[in-house]
Amino acid sequence: MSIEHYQSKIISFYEKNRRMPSYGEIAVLLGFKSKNAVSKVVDKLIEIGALDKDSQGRLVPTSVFGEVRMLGVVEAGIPTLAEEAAEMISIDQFLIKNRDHTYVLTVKGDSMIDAGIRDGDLVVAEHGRTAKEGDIVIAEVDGGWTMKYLRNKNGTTYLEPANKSYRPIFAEESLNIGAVVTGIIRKYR
Amino acid sequence: MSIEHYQSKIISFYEKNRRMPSYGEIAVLLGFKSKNAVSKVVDKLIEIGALDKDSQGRLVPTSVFGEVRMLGVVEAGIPTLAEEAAEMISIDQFLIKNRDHTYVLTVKGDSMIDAGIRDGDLVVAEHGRTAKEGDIVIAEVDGGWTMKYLRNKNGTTYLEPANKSYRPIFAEESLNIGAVVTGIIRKYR
DNA sequence: TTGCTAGGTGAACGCTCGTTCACCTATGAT
DNA sequence: ATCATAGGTGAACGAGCGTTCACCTAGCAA
Repeated sequence: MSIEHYQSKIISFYEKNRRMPSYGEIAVLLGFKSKNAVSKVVDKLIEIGALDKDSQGRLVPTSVFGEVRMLGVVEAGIPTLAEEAAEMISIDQFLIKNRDHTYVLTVKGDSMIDAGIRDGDLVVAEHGRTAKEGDIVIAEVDGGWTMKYLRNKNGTTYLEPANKSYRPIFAEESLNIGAVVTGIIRKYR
Repeated sequence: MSIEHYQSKIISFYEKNRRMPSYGEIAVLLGFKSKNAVSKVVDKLIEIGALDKDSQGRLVPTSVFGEVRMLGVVEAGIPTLAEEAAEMISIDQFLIKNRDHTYVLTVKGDSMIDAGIRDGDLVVAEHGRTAKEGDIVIAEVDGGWTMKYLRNKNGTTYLEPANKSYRPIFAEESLNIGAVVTGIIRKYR
């Protein structure tokens, strides 16, 4: 079995169990009968940078699952294998500040299309944050939920779609801000 | 110090070090001098579901960092604390299939604005995947990199912007597909 | 054919782990 | 005034950890 295969088995364990396997567990994982074999394999994996040990000498994955190479700008294109020195980011950490108050919702309809938010997109929304004029908010207006721009003109608060074929919404009875949209996620295919 | 505070200190350690702290490390973290105190606190945290132990009796976080409540549709609004039974998703796992071949790039310009991709957005692009007609691709055309729709008409492959003020691009010399765009990420504020 | 090496076994080692004793306070209820 | 209890200390424990022995073996080079 190749050494890359070894790494992916160990990382799979980490992703599944949220911790690194012990040497004994690695032995089972890779089909060894001795921890010494594991020790040698792990040393080699560390040498090639496929795994790490932290300052306490404990095994940790090189990068968090989900971290991705972050490159500059589209114009720069895709780097070759030779010149990879890109910064790594975690999309989760990038988008989510306060996990306990953050929700993901699916967008329905085209009322925010001019803001670049399309039917089927996911919106990341943070609950319990103060909404400012111009924020995209998820709000309850007269009993129904919707996502729109929050506007304020002459002391009147109302909701404005990002689509010329829709009209601004003025609440007749109630307007409650449920959450402020902090991010958009779209997946192709 | 409150028990929630204890949890967040432990989870912070996990996020930073990619592993759970040992009881000794937790003692330092929380300012205890005895591991017994840690043992009691951890038991309580497990009881309230703030932490977990796996089948081997090892400490693991309840949910992976970055997982977020996934709700139905914008129309449904934000759930109250009482009726929370939402599915959890990891944005990373949702967007990224093959981490080794995935890159994140920053979008410059407005040439894809009608596809809902705006200046400053991040695009998730997968390298080494076969591009189909209609895919959004990052391509090198006559020496410069750009992101456009991949089109094919009468056997001629060309790039088409999603903005009426731009013209389709036909390669004079070379057209190399660098990566296929698999997702979009936008962050507000 | 011989000897070296990479890659494995199995046992033993000390160390650190999480657990569990007995015990020590403050604090608040009775 | 007293007592129970929540929440801490400090020491001791066995278990399992990662490491490191000596040793085995197949494959390749000389």
